[in-house]
Amino acid sequence: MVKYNFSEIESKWQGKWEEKKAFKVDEDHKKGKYYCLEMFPYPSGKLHMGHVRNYSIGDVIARFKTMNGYNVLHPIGWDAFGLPAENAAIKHNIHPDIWTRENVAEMVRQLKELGISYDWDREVTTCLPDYYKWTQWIFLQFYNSGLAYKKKYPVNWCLSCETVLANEQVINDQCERCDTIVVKKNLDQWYFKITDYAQTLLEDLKKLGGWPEKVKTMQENWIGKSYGAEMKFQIKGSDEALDIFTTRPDTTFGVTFMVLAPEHPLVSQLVKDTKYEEEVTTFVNKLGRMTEIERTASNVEKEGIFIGKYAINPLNEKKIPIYIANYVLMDYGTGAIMAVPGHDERDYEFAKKYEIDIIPVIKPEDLEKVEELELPFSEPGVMVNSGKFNGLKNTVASEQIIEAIEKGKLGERTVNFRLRDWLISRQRYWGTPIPIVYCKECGIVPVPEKDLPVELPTDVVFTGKGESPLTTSESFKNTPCPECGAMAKRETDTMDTFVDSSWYFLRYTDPKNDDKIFDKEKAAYWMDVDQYIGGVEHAILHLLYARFFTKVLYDKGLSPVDEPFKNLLTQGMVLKDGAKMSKSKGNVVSPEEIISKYGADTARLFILFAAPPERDLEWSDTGVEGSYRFLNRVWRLAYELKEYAQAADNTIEINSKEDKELNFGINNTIKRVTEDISGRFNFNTAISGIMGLVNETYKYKEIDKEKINYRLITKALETILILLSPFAPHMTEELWYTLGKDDSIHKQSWPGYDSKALIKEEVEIVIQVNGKVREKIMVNKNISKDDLEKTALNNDRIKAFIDGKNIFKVICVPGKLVNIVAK
RNA sequence: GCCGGGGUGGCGGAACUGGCAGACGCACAGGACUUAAAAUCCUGCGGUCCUUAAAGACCGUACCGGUUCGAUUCCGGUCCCCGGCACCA
Repeated sequence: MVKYNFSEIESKWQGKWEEKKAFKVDEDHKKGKYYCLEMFPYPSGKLHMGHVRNYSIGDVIARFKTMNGYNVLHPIGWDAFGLPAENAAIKHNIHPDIWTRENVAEMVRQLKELGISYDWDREVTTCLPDYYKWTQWIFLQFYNSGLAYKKKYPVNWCLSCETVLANEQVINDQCERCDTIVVKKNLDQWYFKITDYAQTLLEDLKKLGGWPEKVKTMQENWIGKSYGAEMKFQIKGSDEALDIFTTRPDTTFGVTFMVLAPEHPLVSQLVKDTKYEEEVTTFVNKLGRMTEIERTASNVEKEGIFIGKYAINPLNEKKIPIYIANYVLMDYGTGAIMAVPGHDERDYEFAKKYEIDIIPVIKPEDLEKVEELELPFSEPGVMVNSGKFNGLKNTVASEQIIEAIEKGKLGERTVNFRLRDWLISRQRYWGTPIPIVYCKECGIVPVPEKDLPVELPTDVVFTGKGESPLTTSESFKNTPCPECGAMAKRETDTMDTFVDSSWYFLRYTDPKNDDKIFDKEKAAYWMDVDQYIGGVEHAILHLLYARFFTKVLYDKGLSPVDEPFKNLLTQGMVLKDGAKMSKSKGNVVSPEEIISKYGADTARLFILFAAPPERDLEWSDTGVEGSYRFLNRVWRLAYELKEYAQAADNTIEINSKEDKELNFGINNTIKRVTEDISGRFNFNTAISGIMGLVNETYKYKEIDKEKINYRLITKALETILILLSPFAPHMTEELWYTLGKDDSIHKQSWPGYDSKALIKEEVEIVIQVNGKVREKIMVNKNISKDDLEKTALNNDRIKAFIDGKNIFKVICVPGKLVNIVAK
């Protein structure tokens, strides 16, 4: 017998697939299309186990769909801009471009070594001018319709990366990338107006039936919609009014103070030339020096001061003091609140500390004395202390109060979103240049489309300090104004790399187009992505931005769809010893090591077998060996049967009991594996099903030599190979040819099952007495209910259990069980 | 606090519509083959009890309760773990 020499077999078939471009696809309107996409990687240089898991999942789906007759688009590319390349430049004095290209080459090699079925002709690389030209082009479309704008605003600044970050990239006051503390800095930066799409992004989550609930909830929380009203509170002795946002208009009669965010623009104006000015300024400066967390974490004690002014409650004309305090954020709502200590925990805490009045305005319906109400009270109830609204349910009062203030032009019903605009400027070199020129005469001038791409210069100095390295390139920085021709300055910031990855799935549909971002017809054929696969860490960042881009491009008539990803699978992490694999923990298992020891087929098989895809996977060295053992078992089975292999068509005669059992096993396994892959992506149970059939086939082989039905056992073997082929593409291909076939196993149709083979003449029936299993019997599948009941009651063992008892009831479930209730 | 997911053998996990809990694999133990080892094959493998043995009894899916002939599955309550959001007005 030939030994299972995986490394020889794998490189042989990889070579042939590459040579033939086995996975290249074009639009084919005769076939149904299927777009299978894994999140493209950052070219860090080496694949890790998370990649192996991601691409193995995608590859099984792609190969399975192909065998089911779909025209499958399965592309790969490189999210190739980003900080590590620039850090390498600073540290090792290697140009980011060279560093990145070398890494890409290395990772391409590794992906090919895994045998993933990509259409390599569609590879896209975001750092190449033929790609980022179109990223810049999109920027211009955004700019022209007011969706890209510049503003000066306090932004998140990472002290280590020395660049600004989007809100989405700040986690607990730390940089998402390097965990360094993030501080606020007032800078003039470019933004994308994602808030214009807040409502649609929220609403359309409903369309995403194929997305995990968890991801949708995370996006929903992030967008953070709340319903309420904006109200004007006139400032006493001033023409100014305070705009506030509240979700509880019903509590307006309980307002006993107002609070402004310390950065609120009215603050300095209101205290100017008053005795409060000095104290207020000191307080504001103190808070300004703190990070957001230090200032606003919910466990930080509330702190504030009175600023010497009063506002008028529009509903009852009451005079109420105005404070500034740390717990009110400029970023949310209007940056000012009406404080209702009776019904809001935060306001209550503040009022207690500074001895401000507390007036309850809602009480539980069954509570007689308001004085006994425990404050703050935030449950529904009926109105008190609220003038003409007294006695109403608070929900009703809320509506009526909104109507009243709308009528009196004191405010209006409104909604508020937590989502902020997307800050895309980065003070870095290795990113897509922002195609903007600043002219003394003409102001902000977009680079004309015909001048794209604005290419990254090579004459830059990487110091890792201060401003964007692009400022060190004279050739880049100085350019004639596209409008007046006078010398002007280029924008030297580059775009957030999340911009690059927000549209790459569209480019795959037409990756080489030099004239257009992509051909609309081609995009219409392939989009949307039928299955998207990636880590849950992108639940908010990438997946929200990509949805946003798709919607903008859809509104501009460019994208054929308004949601990019129909179905989303978020794979779990690969763990070792209970923790995520990482260099610092020293628990990394490298794919290369596994591939050289056991081969790619084993690596793929194990990683899909060890856990369902969406769950975290605990790496197990002995588990890998188990998968390797299984492949060897299949290998030996094929070689043992090879010389007996006979035509395994549909005319096989099934006679003996053993034949029937094996035939049942074959068909049942086809059914199960098909359902496990297509319906639920439960590759682990699909593989265990195939293992079961292998075990059965081995058993069948051990029966009397004369009784073996060689055509049937050949069919069992072929079925095993075909079902296994998406998981272990190299070994199954090798064995397929070994059996004398003349066409690739990957071109075979996915087998159907014969439902007749799944009907058993005899079925096992469980007999229970009072719900406990007492006996199992074999009966004819067509046995009548009455006969089944009689058989059960006459069974000797059952008789012993019901002897001397009264039978109350007999439940008969045909084909399954009989339950006798006796006392 | 709000939202989402979860809790099943020594371990990874299975049980799809309320019907045999623990498929498949790992680990472990015993055996066969071998001078020996590796590889391979066979057997056992939730707990407690009982029996010379064959067999059998009881308990068991985080915990408490409910519905049901029957609950890992449905309902109510409790505890714990993971993830997201959070002084968001």
